[in-house]
Amino acid sequence: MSETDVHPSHFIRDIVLADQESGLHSGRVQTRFPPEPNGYLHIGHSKSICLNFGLAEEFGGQCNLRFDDTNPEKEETEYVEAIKADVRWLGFQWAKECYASDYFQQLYDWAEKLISDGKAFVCDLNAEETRAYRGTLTEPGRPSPFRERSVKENLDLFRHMRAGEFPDGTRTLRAKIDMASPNLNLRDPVLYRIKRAHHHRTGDAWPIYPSYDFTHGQSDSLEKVTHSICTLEFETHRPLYEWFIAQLDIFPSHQYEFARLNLNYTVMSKRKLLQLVKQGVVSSWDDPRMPTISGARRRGTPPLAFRRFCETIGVTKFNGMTDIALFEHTIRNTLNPIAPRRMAVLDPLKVTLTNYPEGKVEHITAINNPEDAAAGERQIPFGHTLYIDREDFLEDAPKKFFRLKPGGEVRLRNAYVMKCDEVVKDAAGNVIELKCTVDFATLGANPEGRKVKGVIHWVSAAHAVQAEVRLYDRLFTVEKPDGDKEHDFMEFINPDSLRTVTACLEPELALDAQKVRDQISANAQLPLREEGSGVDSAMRPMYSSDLRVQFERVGYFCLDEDSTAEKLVFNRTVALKDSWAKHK
RNA sequence: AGGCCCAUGGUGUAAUGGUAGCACAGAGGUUUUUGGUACCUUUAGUUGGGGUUCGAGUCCCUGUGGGCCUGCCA
Repeated sequence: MSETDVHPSHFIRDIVLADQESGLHSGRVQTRFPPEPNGYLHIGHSKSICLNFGLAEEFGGQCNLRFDDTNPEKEETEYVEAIKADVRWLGFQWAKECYASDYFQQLYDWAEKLISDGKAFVCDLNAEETRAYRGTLTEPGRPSPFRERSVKENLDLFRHMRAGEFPDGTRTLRAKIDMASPNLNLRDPVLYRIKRAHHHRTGDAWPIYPSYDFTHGQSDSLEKVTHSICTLEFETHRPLYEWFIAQLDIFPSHQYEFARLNLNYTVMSKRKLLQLVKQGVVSSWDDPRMPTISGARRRGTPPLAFRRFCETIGVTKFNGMTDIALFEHTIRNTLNPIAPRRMAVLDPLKVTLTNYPEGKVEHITAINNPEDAAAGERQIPFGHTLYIDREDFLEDAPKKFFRLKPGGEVRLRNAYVMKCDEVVKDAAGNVIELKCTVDFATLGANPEGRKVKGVIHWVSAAHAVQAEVRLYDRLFTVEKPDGDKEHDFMEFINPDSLRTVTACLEPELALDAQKVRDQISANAQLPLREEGSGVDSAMRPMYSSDLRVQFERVGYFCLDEDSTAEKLVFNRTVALKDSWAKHK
């Protein structure tokens, strides 16, 4: 059974199931994924995406994509587009594309209703004073001196706020709840603030903007959301969420909270990710080292790996730390059955076959994927001069090293058994070439009377295609980069998170790349980096990263979008497991 | 500290009040023209203390530890 088919039970799934069985809302299930368009989506968001969209899918319901855009100062259209592309790339399709800003008028009307009902008031305290009146964790707050204004005066003032007649920050609309509540969110929370900022959708139509608390629950309610699933930090906001719905007597959406995903060796906060981009530590939001969805996509991570990973980590209220190794395992596991095998030499060392005729070329048949017979075969040219990986030769090899050594034999993957006769060095003593001989009786056959354990990959020098290969590693050197009070997370940047090499590839990879280019240009309206408009998720655009291969014995790689007809660029998605590395 | 929430191997999780299981990581092995994959074996766990019960990871009390809340952010 594949990992995707498994839907382990968790408390939220249990709740949805029980609600559906009891006939709540006639069994209808409506969820939503509510990002704020103030940054790119990261792997933590993918947990929420898989949960919300996955539950809707599983229970025959729908999931909306809703942009929580109530703070114009931080939100941009660029982020909206990136978020949509990421959700689609993960393979999900939203029922409706919504914006909290579409509800601004309704929200405003509801605010007037609360005022009319004596449940909200205009407060003239500034931010600092409001804080002082709020009290502390252990002391109750004091009522605002403006709390007892008349309904008429409140209504009048609020309308003037809306008309843009007061300076920013001079007044707020607040709910009248309980200044003594041990839950600080209930101490007369702010519903509206005056903020003359240009909004990415409503432009300058509004000088006042509703707060998250006054927006989120009502937005859910308007969309008839049955299960509003959010992260743990909103737990203490739930009473407020319910209060507004009760006062307004609107559709009773309910909020459920789960623990957000924490991954080691990375940072997840949008602020810190922005900092990495702004300070040039990474090239962009979609730098393959970023934990963003776009970064993972560019790195070659298949979307299915995200879905499987999110099923694997489960959903609980426990705030833990997931090992990145689990994600990497999921990526390998997902790629193994589908990634065609190719040979690529990352650190070329010249090998001359002294007993192989110069100018002769054989085309050797190789299996594309031992895990998938349907993947077929390909031809690989073999000739007098080869490249092998420098790593696969050792002059003074330890006992357990069963790759190439002087006088030793090794199997050339898919080809002959080869013996190292002579080591050629330069004046400085560096090995620059190996002179070897092949055993012609060993093509597709085991050698007579001896066992050759080592197998190494190779590329024919005459046919090798050069490419830039980017070897990515984790961005941070410590498990919790932002968990140190003394040191800033920027101090833990891994200096070797990117290593770029010029590799020699078997020519088939140039053909592979050409096919991808052809497919992408055949769909010219779907550019590489941007989402085409009007494309549903089933027809998502093709990305260069959709060419995912395994460089045998090395790792999984994908074609990078920086590739051109003249120059190929590959990214390492994840290395293969290497049990030899532990011996060293 | 006031309130709310949480606690199962190193990590992430599962277990109508009834044999503590799975995955990752670690160790060992089999197979292998990838030191990959697959398969097998193995190390390791219910936060402490009380109670209820024939029986408690599960229910109750209490301690300890952790998270969140004092934005006109979300």
